[in-house]
Amino acid sequence: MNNIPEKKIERLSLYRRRLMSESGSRSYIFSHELAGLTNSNAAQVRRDLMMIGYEGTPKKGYKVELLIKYIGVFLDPVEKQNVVIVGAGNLGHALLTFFKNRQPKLCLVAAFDIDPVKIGKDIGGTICHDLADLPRIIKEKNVKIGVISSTENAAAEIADIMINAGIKSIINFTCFPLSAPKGVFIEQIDITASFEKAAFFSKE
Amino acid sequence: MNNIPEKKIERLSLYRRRLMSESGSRSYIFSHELAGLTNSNAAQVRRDLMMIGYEGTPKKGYKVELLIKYIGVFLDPVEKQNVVIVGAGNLGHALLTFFKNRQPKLCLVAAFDIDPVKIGKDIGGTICHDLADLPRIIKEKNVKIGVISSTENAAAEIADIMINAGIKSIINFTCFPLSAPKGVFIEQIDITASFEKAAFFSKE
DNA sequence: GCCTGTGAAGCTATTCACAGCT
DNA sequence: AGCTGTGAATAGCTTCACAGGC
Repeated sequence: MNNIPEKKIERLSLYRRRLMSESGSRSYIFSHELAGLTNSNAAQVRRDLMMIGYEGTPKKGYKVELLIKYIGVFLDPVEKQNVVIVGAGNLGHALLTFFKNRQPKLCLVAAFDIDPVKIGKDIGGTICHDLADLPRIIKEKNVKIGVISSTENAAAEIADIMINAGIKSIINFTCFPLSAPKGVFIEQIDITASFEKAAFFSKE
Repeated sequence: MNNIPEKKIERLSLYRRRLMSESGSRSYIFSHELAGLTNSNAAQVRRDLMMIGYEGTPKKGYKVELLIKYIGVFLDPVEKQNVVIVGAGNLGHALLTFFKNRQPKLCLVAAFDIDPVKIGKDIGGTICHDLADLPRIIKEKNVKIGVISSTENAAAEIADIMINAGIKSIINFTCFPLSAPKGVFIEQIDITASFEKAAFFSKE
């Protein structure tokens, strides 16, 4: 993508969530403590925080509340981002409800499917639309993030539609490996590969 | 874990799935073609295949059917592996059905939850048991792979139970970062982090 | 000529280790 | 004394580039 590595972003996201759990019980935290909470190590934590420009104080460590804020300034979009999900099967349904509870800065505006039985219905609090309306709604609502939880063989076509309509980030739960032009971010979550990995490593 | 890198395993898993799609229409494939199908590059593909000990022939490339077999010998467990899922909420449900259709070498033997409403019910073709029975069933059925799709705060405890009962690989869909003793593999699928990454990179 | 297999180079990410601060 | 910030070292991964084979 660009020069900021994905892994650092993932870790920052995790740091913030652990910090939020801690924020009730303490006001300062050391790099080695945060490392302990996130299965990382102190040097890694310090490097990551260095990147976002927050400085701790030696001896006292990092101020929890302030660090959460700094991570937010770095990570979060300035205003709420709209999101669409394509594919309202079992996984899509799970994602729809997952979303409703937990993402303060992301707003799920529509789901899509090709199944006439689902179109028009409310699924986990979101209306399911006809896939044909995808480009129009992306443009109307200025959607920048798209989730694909359809069948594998539809993924490439859906991604094309999304990208042409202006989407900048795609989270693809399909095992079809999408490629994207510069400036579009693809997050591939390949559950099948994860299971095969688990099977492989369980052999010892 | 050990000296075989996870990324290579993921790619091999993907190669195999692409090869299986191709196997109807061609009998040989070049490294650059397989790379094209998997968003990789030719050198990477050749290196990965080198590791599993399959040799192609210059000019003709790799024999598709045979390569699929070799990847299978390398990746797959010798006999079917039993799997359990803990947490039968929306995501758990989606995983249960995902499973039933697609994993030939993995056999889902039981689901678990603490919700009395779910216990005893059939969810997507699998019986949901009381969490209290988890260690017994893991041992009885010699389960080596566990999936955690519970709430975040239960994850650590469930992982402990699993590991003590003999599970060797855990796929954790909770955003709580599990740590594991040597010899136990943890696959962390942090959907929240993925969404935060998508949001971050959609800013450009 | 056009492929594979692979040593070597290049690049990225992580960890070490220590100066400097409080 | 015990922390942070960070240059330097290390480790790990990817890509280059070319010898060797069909």
